[in-house]
Amino acid sequence: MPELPEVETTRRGVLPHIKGKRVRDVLIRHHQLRWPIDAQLPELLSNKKLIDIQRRGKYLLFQFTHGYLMIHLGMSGSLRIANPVADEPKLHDHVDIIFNNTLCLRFHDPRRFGAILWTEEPVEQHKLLAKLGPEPLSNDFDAEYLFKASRKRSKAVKQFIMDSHIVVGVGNIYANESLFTAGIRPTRQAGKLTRKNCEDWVAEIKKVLARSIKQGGTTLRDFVGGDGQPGYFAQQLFVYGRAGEACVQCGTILKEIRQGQRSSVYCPQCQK
DNA sequence: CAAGACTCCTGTCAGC
DNA sequence: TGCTGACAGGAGTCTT
Repeated sequence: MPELPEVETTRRGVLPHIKGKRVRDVLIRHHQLRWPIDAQLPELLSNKKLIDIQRRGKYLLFQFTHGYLMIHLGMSGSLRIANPVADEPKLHDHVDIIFNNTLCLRFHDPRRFGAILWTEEPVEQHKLLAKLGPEPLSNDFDAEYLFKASRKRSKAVKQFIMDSHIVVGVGNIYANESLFTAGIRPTRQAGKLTRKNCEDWVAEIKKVLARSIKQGGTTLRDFVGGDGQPGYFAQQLFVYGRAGEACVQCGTILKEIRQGQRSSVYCPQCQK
């Protein structure tokens, strides 16, 4: 379940192995992801040089000489660097992008909620990116922004913050965790957040994401030959997955509720 | 416009 | 033990 830190870790992990290389071949074993992979992708990418990899929200943007390959990992996707000859593709290894240094970028995604799209338009204007909210770690995401954006919104704060048009990259885990450390109950209406709430929450979101990216960085070496799963298992979680257990701050039993289709866990004592 | 439902998919696990 | 059904969950799209 890659969240923003995992996506960023992936970006940093694969980039040094393929930056500046040209695409020699593209092997598609399974076209059907969230949207079907363009059957022309091998021709479109052929001999194109990878300039850089950027990230926007949870989208990885592979910048080639003419165009961008946009990859989203969905719920269960991962990318790793592999040797296309020596490393036997495993179940759900759907795509290999083979570079001229004999390494390949291998896309793995059991649930196939991921996406691989080619675009030649200015990437920030792409339909899927144009209306996204600010990056959570950028200066554009601050208390003032959150306060203004939340005015007159009746949605629960938990669902509000997970809307990528408000801010990108805050998935279920980090929404739960940041609400706990900011002392805000997930069911609170967004419009009822105080300025102080916004200050606290923005700070906590940045803190938890930055810490997670830092921890993800420790697993970078595993990208070559390893399973490539950075995982937030190293992340210390206060509430996510701990329903029924004691709050680490006050000992109250953590409560689990459902908002939308997502589970929220919170401390009824610490979060108001 | 905002909000909620629905949808894609498979590994995992509870219940029988 | 093996089957069945519920569930998780990002985010685009559709409906209200």
